[in-house]
Amino acid sequence: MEKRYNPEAVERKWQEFWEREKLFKVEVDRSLQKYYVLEMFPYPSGSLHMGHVRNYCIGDVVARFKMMRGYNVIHPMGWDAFGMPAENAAIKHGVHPAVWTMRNIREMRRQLKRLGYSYDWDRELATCHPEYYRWEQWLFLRMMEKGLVYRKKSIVNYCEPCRTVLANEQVEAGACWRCGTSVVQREQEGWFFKITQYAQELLDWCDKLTGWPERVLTMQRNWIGRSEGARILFPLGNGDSAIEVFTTRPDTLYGATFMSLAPEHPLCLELSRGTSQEESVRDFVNRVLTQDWDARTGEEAEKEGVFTGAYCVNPLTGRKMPIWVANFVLYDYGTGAVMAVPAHDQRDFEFAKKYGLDIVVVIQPDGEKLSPETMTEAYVEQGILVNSGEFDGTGNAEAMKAISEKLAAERKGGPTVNYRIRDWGISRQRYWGAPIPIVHCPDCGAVPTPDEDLPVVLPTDIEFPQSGRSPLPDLDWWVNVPCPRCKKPARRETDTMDTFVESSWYFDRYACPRYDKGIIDKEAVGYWLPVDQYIGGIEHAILHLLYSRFFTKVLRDLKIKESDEPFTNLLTQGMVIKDGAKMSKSKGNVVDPEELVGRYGADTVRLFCLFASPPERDLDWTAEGVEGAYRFLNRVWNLVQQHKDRKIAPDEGSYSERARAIRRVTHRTIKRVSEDIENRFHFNTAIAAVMEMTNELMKVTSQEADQAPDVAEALMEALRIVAALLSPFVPHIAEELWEALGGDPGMVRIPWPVFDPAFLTEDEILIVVQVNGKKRGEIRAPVDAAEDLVRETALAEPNVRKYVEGKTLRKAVYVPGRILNLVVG
RNA sequence: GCCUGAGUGGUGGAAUAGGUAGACACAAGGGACUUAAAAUCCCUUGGGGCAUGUCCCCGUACCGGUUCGACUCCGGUCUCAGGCACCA
Repeated sequence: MEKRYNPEAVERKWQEFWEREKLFKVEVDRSLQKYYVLEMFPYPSGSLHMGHVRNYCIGDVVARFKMMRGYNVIHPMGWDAFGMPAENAAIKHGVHPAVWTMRNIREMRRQLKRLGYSYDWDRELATCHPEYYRWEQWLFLRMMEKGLVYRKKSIVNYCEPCRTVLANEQVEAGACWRCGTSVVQREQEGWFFKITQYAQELLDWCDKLTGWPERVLTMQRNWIGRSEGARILFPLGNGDSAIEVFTTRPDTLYGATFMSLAPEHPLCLELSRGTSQEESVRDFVNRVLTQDWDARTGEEAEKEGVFTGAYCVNPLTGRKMPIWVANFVLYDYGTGAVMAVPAHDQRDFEFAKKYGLDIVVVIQPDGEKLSPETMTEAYVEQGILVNSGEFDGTGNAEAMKAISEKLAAERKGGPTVNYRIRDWGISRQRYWGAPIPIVHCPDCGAVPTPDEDLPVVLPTDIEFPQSGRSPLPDLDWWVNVPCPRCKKPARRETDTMDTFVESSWYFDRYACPRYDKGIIDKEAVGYWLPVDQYIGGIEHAILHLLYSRFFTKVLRDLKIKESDEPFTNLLTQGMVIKDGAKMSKSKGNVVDPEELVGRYGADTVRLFCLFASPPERDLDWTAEGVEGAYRFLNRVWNLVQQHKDRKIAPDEGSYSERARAIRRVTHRTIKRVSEDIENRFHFNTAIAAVMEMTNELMKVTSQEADQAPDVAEALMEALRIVAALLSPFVPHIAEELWEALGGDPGMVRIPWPVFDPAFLTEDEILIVVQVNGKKRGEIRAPVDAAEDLVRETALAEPNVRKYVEGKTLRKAVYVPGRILNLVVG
């Protein structure tokens, strides 16, 4: 151990030691309890940012702590290596996406290693590797066989700058999740995963994911958007077809006076054809569909519509209802058609007022009489049915059920459940992604690539076009293949898969990254999965976390995996903030982890990330705070330096009060740190506890330790404990201190310290004395003092007596060992 | 508008089961060491008061309630952040 703390030397020494000893390599061992800790793998953008560092520091503490607790800990790392930045770099710098990606992985791996994380690097994987996506293609084909993959033409979200289609989950407030540009609607054919088939299960399991933050579950529940109601068929004028609607208010059916269709609905043009309305409908539909998202859905967007010229019939009243096209009806939700009940729906009310459509009140509030002429807004609350035939006088809650049942009995609809979630569109018109293993044959249609031909390797021997267009469709040698079924000339699918597909199952593959007999080794996955602790940013609350849950359920139903859910516990860490804003290049407030590690060492960076705030909150980056972390490490270093060569006298068996006090603080700290890590992941308070302990130990002078062997012994024990308790947070310096204090290297192999309750007990404790709830003094009393004695001692306190004297003691509340409250009056 | 969080010193944050509010750290101020500076160490540090104390009053966004006792529980209000947002 050098005299002065030199992080660079210490860190190099221990990183080499860990690597040489293969300290973090793990294998399946059924005699040991497994623990799977995982941080969301990074996109290899080229450099690590503070968000990554924070994420991985949190995971590393958990991993190292669990290792010391004796678990067989798997802690893997890899690369979410497909994606558009690689293509953008190709356009900008003329580098091949594969070359760019590999170079970035190399660089980021080096940066990660420099931070000393406890990864089992033998399990590293990159999703752009054919041996990875090969199994993804294989799974695609199994899902296809199960009917979980299908192809359809639909209106999709298209991002112009990214030149590709986006899934609903990837559109945030009408804009592309990646580049922020408003998406446009486009009709396009593509591949879909049938996530809707699992909507109910995904929702139900939200209640069982007790280890997940409530807000993530809420976001998922909202996204799935289950609502109960009824489907109702409204026959068209011609009598042989009908418009189906979904409504949550079947109780208001008698008040449905017209019908509204989404502009995207094919019936709009169909129904108006040949009527006098044909032209205005076409104009209206064209106008709305070419509007951008903001103009259509923004606050100031007005509700407008056009009559189609056609009518349908209210199935219960027989009323002839005009069919309108309305800009506020969503094609994506329900059936894209809405029965309009202007008296009891605010949008329908405004629409009816604007266009002079009929308003019929069918729900009357208690003790009030609504009439269409005097209403200024829709009545949406509870009430009693009127104008509703046989249902008049029924409460509307009851009527919902009754009317649904009547519809079902008459085959005009019936109760149903509707979900907001749509199927996951996975086709991307991009190059740098996993090829979809399909061949399009003019005769046989979309034909799966046979398993034995997998992987369908993404050709890398290409010139990447400056236009940004995917080179795949122009790659004749690759595209033109015989149909696997009829052998006639056919064309390969040139869309690639959404990169969220790769990240939906990578955690399974970590259990057996080199397995080549199947997608996963059931044995290994059965042992390691599910992930016990998953850690990452909240930004994936819906996207990645929902898709991964879906994949786990699919794999389970394919009998490949046993778990119902991928992640038992989820921790969503906050952002890294500097000067009040998220770190970003445009704000110019980014801090480069590399530079910091160079200046202070990895341990200081790690310590600051963990100490500045609890993981789920945002972390405010300050240069002064980093300095503080560095100072603390130096203090600990110097403290150990001061005492390390101290010889410990043999145990005398009796301890002075001084030695007992050192033991007490030591064991109290073990307790605090253990509980803070184990129960709450509150590393900031865990570190604070060690700081307090260190502050206490610094008060022990060398002279004092020289003279009292029992103090020296307690002090040496304490210093070893400090090193042990710090080791998950700042592993390099901890190893160095531990070694200097005579410990064996490789601290993740030593057991985590256990506190001895016997050392925590004190003979005398501090009891706060309150009079009428206000603190008036404190007294010392034996730990097991009876209430009477405590009360007597308290009353003897001058300051307490001042408030009690001359008054009657009405009540005394004594919380043993804590507080005595005297109520006087 | 709806949902979910969160509001505590100059700052980041602590108070785990209702029991001393402000642990730990940063910043600031003062002191020691030094020719000097840096580094290090020590002291002070929520606001106010005076009688300077084991002192008093106020104080955890705001108003009210429960309780011997509330940052903590309950009701209401406000603000901020995030998510969803014409969802029929």
